[in-house]
Amino acid sequence: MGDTRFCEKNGSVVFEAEDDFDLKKIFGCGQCFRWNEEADGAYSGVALGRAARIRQEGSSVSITGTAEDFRSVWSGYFDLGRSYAEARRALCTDGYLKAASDFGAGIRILNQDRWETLCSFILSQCNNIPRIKKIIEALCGAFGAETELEGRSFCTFPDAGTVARLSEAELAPLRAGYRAPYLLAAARAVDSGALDLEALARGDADAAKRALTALPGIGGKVADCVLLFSLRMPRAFPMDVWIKKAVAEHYPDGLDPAVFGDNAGLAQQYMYYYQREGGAALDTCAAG
DNA sequence: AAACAGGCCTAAA
DNA sequence: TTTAGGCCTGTT
Repeated sequence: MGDTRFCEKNGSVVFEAEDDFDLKKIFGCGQCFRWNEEADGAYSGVALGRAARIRQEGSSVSITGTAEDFRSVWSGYFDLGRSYAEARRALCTDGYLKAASDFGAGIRILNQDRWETLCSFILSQCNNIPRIKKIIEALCGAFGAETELEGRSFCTFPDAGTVARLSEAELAPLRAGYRAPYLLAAARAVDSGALDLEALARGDADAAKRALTALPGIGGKVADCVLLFSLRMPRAFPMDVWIKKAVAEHYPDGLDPAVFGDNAGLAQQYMYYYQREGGAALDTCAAG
């Protein structure tokens, strides 16, 4: 899908997804927090500074915005230049991974705003998804910029400079708990230039991970999420509790993500999604 | 009511 | 190098 063809009409861009593309899975596999499903099945949210509404019907996808928005923003955001179907085939290295990647077919790894991703995963630690989303929305609502789409109001994610100049007292209403000082420290590091996320994206993964974990409240898992979801480092393999569970169940002798090469991060997404959603689906089948 | 939630930090072996 | 306990807060 490197040169995805599309057409623009009525303020939206419509394209045919020839490669893996399933909005429900893309937004539901835990990599992002600001897209919400609406009553009609479309998703609305804010990413990379702009609000959008996205709808998928079969392989047809429409995104609000101009052709220029699509080319310069959404195409990269949805990683349309990479063939996920091909990556998925390469990941059929064992029965478990084949099942997980079949189940997760349609997932794509988003290329998200680096600063937003850093904040989001700082806030994610030892927390559940509804609450993570709530805190992020509160942060955006209080300190982001208001923007409008189809008559509705949305808020962008506040930039690092804005957050850097906040006090802990101003952050208190977010109820982020012990994560708040971590957020401030990250904001101040980015704002001062001590942490240059753009530069990290141009360097190697080990250096990026070292720089990130040097900050307070950022350990290996959060750093790997930043690498994978915003620095375009596809070999990053965030080890969270779900993945640890999956590894314990299916790889009793351990698992070295390096065997997956550039598909490691994607393998992690399939495993995560399968571990969280696959069991429930099977239970439902068994019960019904 | 007590435990737990997509970790991280510190102290102690 | 690995392990245990504490941490803000909200939910079950």
